[in-house]
Amino acid sequence: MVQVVNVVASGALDVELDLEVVARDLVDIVNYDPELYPGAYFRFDDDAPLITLYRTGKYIITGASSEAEAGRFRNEFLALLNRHGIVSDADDAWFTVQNYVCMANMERSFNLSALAIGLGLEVTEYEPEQFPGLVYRPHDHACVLLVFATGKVVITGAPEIAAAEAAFSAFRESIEALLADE
DNA sequence: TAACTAGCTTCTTATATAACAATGCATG
DNA sequence: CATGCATTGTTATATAAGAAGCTAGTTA
Repeated sequence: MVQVVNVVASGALDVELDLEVVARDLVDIVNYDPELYPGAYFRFDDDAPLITLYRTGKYIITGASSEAEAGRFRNEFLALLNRHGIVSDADDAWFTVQNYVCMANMERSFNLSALAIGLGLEVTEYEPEQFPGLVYRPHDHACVLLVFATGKVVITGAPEIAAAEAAFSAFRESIEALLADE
């Protein structure tokens, strides 16, 4: 099974915002430095997900560990903007999860050089001097898998959890097929 | 020369390596 | 008291995605 460790979602509010004003009204939770980056950062707690709001009303949520958590923070974010008269309920346009970052464990170790050949050099990248993980981009899946010698796997780029699970299942079957060949 | 495109900035998260800095402790 | 080794800690490396804005390069 794959475990979700990070969710990236984005949404839009149908209003143009003056981020200088928003940052001034919500000093305690907003961090805005237009010289550094055009987005205003909202953080409700030290280890809570980060919400980045833009001038156009679009925003992104990063660091949630489930879709439900991303949704809860979105609600809290909208309620806060409502209370301060920055937006109204009618301004809420859309909201979608864009990327699930998941973790899985094969419970066995790998020789990554051999694995790169087994999976196919055209779908793998393995340069241990640059990065210790093997990058696997299967043709039939939208996800990218990072495979480590310890057997741990990171699956990223999935727009839905099911896509990450399917990619991991397929990876597992490829491993079994490779073992059967020997 | 204008318009367009591409690539970088910011952030999050798991994963694992090396290289580095800084500190702790022991021995000469 | 100073030097050496060990341990701990931080940073870099790579992956995906969204967003706006800047720059650099290409093309008409």
